[in-house]
Amino acid sequence: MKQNKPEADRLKKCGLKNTRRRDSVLHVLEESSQPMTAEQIFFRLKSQKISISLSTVYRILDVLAAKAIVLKVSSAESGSAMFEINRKTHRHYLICLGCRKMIPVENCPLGSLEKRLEKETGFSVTGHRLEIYGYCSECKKRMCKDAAAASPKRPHQ
Amino acid sequence: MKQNKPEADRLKKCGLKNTRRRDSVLHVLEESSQPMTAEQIFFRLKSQKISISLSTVYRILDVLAAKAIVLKVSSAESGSAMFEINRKTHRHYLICLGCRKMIPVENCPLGSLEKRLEKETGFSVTGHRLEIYGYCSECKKRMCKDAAAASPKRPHQ
DNA sequence: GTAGATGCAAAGTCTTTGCATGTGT
DNA sequence: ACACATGCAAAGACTTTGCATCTAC
Repeated sequence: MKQNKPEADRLKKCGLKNTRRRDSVLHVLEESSQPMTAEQIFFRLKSQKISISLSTVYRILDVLAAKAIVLKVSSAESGSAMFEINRKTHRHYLICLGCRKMIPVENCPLGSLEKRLEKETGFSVTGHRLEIYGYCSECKKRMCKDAAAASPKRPHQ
Repeated sequence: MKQNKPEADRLKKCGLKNTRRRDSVLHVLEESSQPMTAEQIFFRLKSQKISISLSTVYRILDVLAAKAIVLKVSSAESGSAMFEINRKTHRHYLICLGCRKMIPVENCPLGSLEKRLEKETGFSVTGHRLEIYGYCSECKKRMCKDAAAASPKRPHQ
């Protein structure tokens, strides 16, 4: 009897073939508490002895993003696109400029602002992106040692 | 007597040589009500009969960004980095998914959220990025004709 | 005159694509 | 069996870099 993994179900529900690669990519993203780049996913899979090519990772992420199973949440500071599983819950991140860690923030305070803007401008809001930059407590500790020698990229504002 | 253009002053104040290219890039950005890509700046200059190479545009933008005279405000949806003059006023944008227009929003409601998060997480906030996606009134009109045939890229959430 | 700015071409990084082969249904 | 998924290599888009030349100071 075939064991129905949740990844497989999720793929089938969206009319996507259930393949080992898709399954695995989805699994890696589900395990991750943070968004990942295509390359990170690729190496994670490699370390799990799952052979896959980087272009396939990109193609799978495309398909999954088209079905909104994953979200492209590219932090604009990082050179490359980042992907996370779509957990349905609306989520934002604290992004550490020291270690690039992305810490989820539960709260989203933007609903009322958006309503006001729609009235004022005639614009129809379909979504938003909010990223908060700074340094996590660990990196702050490290900075005492390293001094402020290394100058990290500065985000907007 | 040398006419001191504001661009020239701005460069000198930051210890940067006042060159025709830097001057012009800065001027283009000052004239623009919206962030621009390096390529857009390049072509704007071309149309003004100012010869410059694209790599120089990038290099100038790097220098200016390092001095925080311009800000890299790359919308994560667009493939390429966007730059705007640093007007000092904290600003966010409504980004139209139809025509990529970026409409400034005057209000920033994030100060109190940031303070709360710093307390809760030990994270030091240095800045943030907020982009609101949707369709401007013009594109909404156009959509009635085109129907929902073309499916634009979907932003986060 | 000198440090730094610029142009050009080449290289680099991230991502997409074409085509032949492999695989799920 | 067939449509579609995958690997590989090549191409593409955007950006950076090396080096020779030019320019602001």
